[in-house]
Amino acid sequence: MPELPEVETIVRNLRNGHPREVRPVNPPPEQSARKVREPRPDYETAPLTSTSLLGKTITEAAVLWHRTLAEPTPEAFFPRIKGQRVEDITRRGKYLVFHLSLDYLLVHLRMSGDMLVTSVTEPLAPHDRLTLSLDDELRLAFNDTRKFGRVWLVDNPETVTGHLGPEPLDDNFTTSDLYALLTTRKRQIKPLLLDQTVIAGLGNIYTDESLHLSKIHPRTQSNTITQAQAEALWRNIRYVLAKGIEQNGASIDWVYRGGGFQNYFQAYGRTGEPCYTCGTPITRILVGQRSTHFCPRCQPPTM
DNA sequence: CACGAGACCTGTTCGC
DNA sequence: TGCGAACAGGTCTCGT
Repeated sequence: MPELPEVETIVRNLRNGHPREVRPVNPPPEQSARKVREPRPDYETAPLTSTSLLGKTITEAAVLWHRTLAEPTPEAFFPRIKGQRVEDITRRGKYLVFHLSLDYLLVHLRMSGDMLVTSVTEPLAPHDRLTLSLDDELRLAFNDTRKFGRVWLVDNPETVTGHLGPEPLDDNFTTSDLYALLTTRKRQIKPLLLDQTVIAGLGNIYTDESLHLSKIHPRTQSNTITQAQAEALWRNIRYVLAKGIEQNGASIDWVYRGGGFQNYFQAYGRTGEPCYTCGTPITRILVGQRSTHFCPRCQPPTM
């Protein structure tokens, strides 16, 4: 679920101590706001705090669902993490990276994960899978309904993130880098963009939005992309990711409240609704087993 | 190498 | 209203 902008938002909140605010956003003109539901009851007992975790020391740890902890073993986890201080919190692709005194704690949220900061005096939320207690009675909980998420405690973060492709928002990620990534492979472009070893951070939403803005059909063979198309795609990938971050991510259903990017969707989730450019209904197809939304007129298949 | 199917999980929404 | 099917922001592994 969470893609690069959602992970970046969570990282910034944990690092800077700003709660994700649930506030109205200004929908772009002539675009209808998408529904955002009320918070789920279990979240109401788990209020977000505005406290930064930087400088806090870990005093307790609990693994509530054993498969959540990828490394090390649950028995080795607490003795090793106990007493380590949170020096920094960063992001690599869709991974959260906690820089501790001696080790790195990496978290991947997969489809339904979230990081909740509460007081240790609060009851656990229904889907808390791993919790850390820190100074000042703080609790950091990895909450993950579907149990797909994973946590690693390692001395070298590269052992977990080493397989990832470049960061699309990096200054040194250029349009010719993207062109090379596409043309040196012969794959459908959408699954290629979703492949984290090729480029890190894109998921289903931001891929559909990028391809739509770039007027590229999601099944286009990557090696047939022109230089001009690659340039447009490079610009639009960076645009939607930056816009997503600016909007604190996208909030759909009950996940990631506070985001506003759902109000800017042009393709994702708009099946049957008119394309903002040409009025043709947005179509949903399956590409690489993923739900894919596009405009059949603006994004024609390349023959 | 590229791609599809199935697995991993729980919860909500859809369609009859 | 009820109930099973379909679907969900991700990734991994296996077989062709």
